[in-house]
Amino acid sequence: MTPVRRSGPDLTEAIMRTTLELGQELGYAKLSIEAIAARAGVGKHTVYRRWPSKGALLLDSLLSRSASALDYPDSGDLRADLRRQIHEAVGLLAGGPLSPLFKSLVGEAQHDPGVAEALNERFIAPQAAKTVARLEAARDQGQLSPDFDLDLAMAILSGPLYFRLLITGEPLTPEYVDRVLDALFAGMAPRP
Amino acid sequence: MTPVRRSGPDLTEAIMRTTLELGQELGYAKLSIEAIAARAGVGKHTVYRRWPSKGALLLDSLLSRSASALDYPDSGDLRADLRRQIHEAVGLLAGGPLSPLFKSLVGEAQHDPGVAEALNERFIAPQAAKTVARLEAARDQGQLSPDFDLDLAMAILSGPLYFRLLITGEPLTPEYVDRVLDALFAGMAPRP
Amino acid sequence: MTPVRRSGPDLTEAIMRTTLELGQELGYAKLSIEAIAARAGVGKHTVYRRWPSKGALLLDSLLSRSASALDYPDSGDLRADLRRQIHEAVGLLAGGPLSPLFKSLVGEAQHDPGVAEALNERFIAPQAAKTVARLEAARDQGQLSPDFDLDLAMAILSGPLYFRLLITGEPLTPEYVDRVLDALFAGMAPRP
Amino acid sequence: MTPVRRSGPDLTEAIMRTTLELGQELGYAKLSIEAIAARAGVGKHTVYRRWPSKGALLLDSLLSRSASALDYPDSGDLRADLRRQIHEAVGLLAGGPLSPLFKSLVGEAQHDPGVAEALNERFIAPQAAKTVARLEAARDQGQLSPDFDLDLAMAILSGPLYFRLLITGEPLTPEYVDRVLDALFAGMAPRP
DNA sequence: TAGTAATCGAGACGGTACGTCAAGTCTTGTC
DNA sequence: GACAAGACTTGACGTACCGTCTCGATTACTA
Repeated sequence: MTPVRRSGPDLTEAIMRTTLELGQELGYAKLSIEAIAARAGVGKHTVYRRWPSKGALLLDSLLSRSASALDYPDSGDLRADLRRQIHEAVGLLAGGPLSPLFKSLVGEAQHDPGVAEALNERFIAPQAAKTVARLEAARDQGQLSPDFDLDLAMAILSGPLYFRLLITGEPLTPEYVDRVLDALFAGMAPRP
Repeated sequence: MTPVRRSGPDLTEAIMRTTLELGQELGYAKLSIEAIAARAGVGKHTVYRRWPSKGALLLDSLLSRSASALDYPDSGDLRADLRRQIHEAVGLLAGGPLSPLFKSLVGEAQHDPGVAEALNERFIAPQAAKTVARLEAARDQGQLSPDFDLDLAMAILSGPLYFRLLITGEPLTPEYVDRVLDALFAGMAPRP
Repeated sequence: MTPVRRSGPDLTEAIMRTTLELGQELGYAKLSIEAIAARAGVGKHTVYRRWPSKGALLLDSLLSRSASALDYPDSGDLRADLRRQIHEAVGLLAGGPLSPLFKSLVGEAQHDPGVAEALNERFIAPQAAKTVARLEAARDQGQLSPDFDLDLAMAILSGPLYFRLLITGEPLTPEYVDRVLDALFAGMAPRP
Repeated sequence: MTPVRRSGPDLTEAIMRTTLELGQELGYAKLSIEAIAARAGVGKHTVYRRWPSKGALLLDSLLSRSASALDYPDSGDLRADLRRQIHEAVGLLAGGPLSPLFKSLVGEAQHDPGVAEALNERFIAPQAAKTVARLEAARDQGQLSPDFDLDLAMAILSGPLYFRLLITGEPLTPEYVDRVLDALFAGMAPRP
């Protein structure tokens, strides 16, 4: 039994993997850096050297698994593209096994400004920017009323979904996503 | 020196008051039942007898200060009524000194199902129900398109606001509220 | 279901019975007045009205079961009488189910002067006095050397037994009692 | 202000010292690990890491102060040697400022088997063994009757002393020690 | 016989301490 | 110099009892 001596990026990766593993088992509240370090076979120092808090560590760990969802298609059909992208995001945040951790991370952001900022900069804002960019492309092609506020459109799209996810806890079904899309398009459609 | 012996409702009220006081000073994360009990001059048991967790205690404490915001006016002018009610809620949750605590409570709800449920049943759901009821009244008077989904309308109204409050952290200005209302009414208006 | 209302001596008796019951189940350390009151179906006040401490309550409870052992026979045969009496006491304190409680009570007496005094006055001293009295009777009949210190004899008899009981924990067998008696009589016998 | 970081044996020693200090001030019953840790400027964990219970801690603390009393002289004069050794022990256990703590420790041993065993193995048994060894040496030199049970002799010597110390509370004077010794030697003397 | 006092059960109360857990810092020795 | 291991102080957890204290029933004695 050789106690493998690892270093650098390997360790970082291993710690994040362990964080997600343990996080899924215990839930965010019972997750501790102590336990993560122990399970990963790593000194606590090695964790603290890399991340300043449990929230920051979880954020990195989650994002390392979600890079894929950031791609945005442009098939020419705006509605289909939005739909597809949202479903992908919903599947990740609301459906998959990491959903509780993601929700807890948003929770943590409520009292940890560092986490809030990082979460915004590295996940929320890029996603929003891409949605807005896709909407702009559509508007430039005359598919949307030219005077509709596209930032607002993005908020009307995202808001109700996060509202369900974080507040009412109602399920985020595909039907619900479609209903939101319907309502949004009804308001955004170019007036003849 | 008479060590005043308090009981029942007095104590409950005093503990909740202390909770908000200390919560504002320290923030939710550093708030502890230990400290609350000490500051309130009360045994820890006396707190635990009443509330199962820090979150539950904070929820009660906050709600005891927010009963007022629940009233909903019906002046005949739907838009004005919605506007007024939302501004009142926003002032409470996003502007006032209790705003950070309220946000943290929503955060806590992400990993404490008990808090989530109570928050929903006692604050979110009643507010939503009143909004929907107001919308129904308007629809029955022909002010709204009869086939518009009013639950969805409520979500489109609340969603973007909570999105800003909890996720992006952008300010919840009156202008923003108006923009959301505009977009909503554009979609809900009866088609000629 | 009539919640029987008891009073006075009945209650006192019932509480002591419960004390011994629970004490045997839990051991002295884990025994609490709280639990005794609950098990006896009695308010805590009702216990505190009667006894000032757990030790005092246990002392009374134990003595109420040990009155019998106090009798001392005088059959004319000193050695046989001592033997019989000691065996009876040993059976009670070192063998029976109450032995651990009795030992704990002596333990309690080490830091509770009230218990120490009561234990002495109501149990130890009377027993010792009777032993000494029996020895005096024997001496007056010429069975013992007239110049032997009878208080010391009593201590040489009791000491080694309590030493085993409380300190070394070795078993208090009949053989051991006999050995002590032999040694004592060797020293006390009248010199021809 | 350098918050001196101590470690290992230093800490162990400091905690034991504090234990005796506080124990003398408060008495065993009111002594708490909480208070010891606080007074020693140490985390509670640091105490619990070393000792499983208050009793175990006190035992170690007391023994660390009593190593001296264990030596046994052999001057050739058995009686004088016994006398000297017993007086030393009595001075420590019954006279000095640690006497109440020692008595309480014996009390604790009555309901904590771990303490009982450790007390026996580390204090009582070694002392007894040395006494017996000294007696054996004397017997081998013909100073004692060859058929006298030396374990019993030790018990007859110790028993009455502990009996006074723990049970009757009468003072352990030098005269009393001498009386016990006289009686013992009367029984142990070789028969002509 | 009515009124009053004592006693009861129940359990809330302010405390103190328990023994556990994790936080974040620091030290030690290995690779 | 990075690492594992883990000791350290700190502080909070949630629990258990302590001994005191109300609170309404009963119950029994007194007027």
